[in-house]
Amino acid sequence: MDGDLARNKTEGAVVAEEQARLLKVMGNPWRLRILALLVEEPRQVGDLEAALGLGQAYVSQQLARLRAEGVVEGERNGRAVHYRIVDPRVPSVLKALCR
Amino acid sequence: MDGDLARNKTEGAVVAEEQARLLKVMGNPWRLRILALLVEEPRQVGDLEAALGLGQAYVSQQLARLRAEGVVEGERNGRAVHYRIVDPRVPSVLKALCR
DNA sequence: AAAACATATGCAAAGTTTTGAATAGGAAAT
DNA sequence: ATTTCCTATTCAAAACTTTGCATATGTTTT
Repeated sequence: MDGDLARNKTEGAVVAEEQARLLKVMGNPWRLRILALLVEEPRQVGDLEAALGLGQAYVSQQLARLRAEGVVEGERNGRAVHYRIVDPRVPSVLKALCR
Repeated sequence: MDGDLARNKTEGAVVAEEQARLLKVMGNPWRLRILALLVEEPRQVGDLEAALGLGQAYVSQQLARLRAEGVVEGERNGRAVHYRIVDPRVPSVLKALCR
């Protein structure tokens, strides 16, 4: 069902777009470092701020971008929000970068 | 030698920038598909053009970008230029995306 | 309820990427 | 030497990213 003639994009193109979105959102030094920290263990925004020496708003913005792409998720605990990685490809990609 | 006080960027930041550059250049659907083809075997520009249904100039541009980042290299053979992947992390990252 | 704390959002200027169209270069065949 | 084939470069407009600053929201403590 749903043969190639009925589609405007081939399956290969759709897959590549999806994969490229992940690489693109990981392709920024600060987001990459945030992910490298989160892959170790979930952390709250303030922890990331302190670990990277970045401003609060900036970290929140990058987390919003990662959230929008379905890479991380935040859960509220009192006033803090704990973030964790939800895309299983992220740890694999991070390891691949160390080859 | 070259302690932290003498640097403007920490080592972690330098590494992250280098890794992010790779992910960024891979984070475009067409370049990703080009790399997926080249990882199978080296190919000339016209092959990529045909395989992806893209214009010649466009493919050359993307190859130039990949070359500029040290991801691929081209070698002339008569009038054709054969491209191959030279960054060893590329195959690993491509595999990681399939998790 | 006000203050203090932790996080999120909106906005905008500067910079970068994307993409197409035109053109240039290099090698081989006629 | 001219043509043909294959690849590379240049230019420019539109779209998107980056980054900082100001401000808003939600939560706990006083």
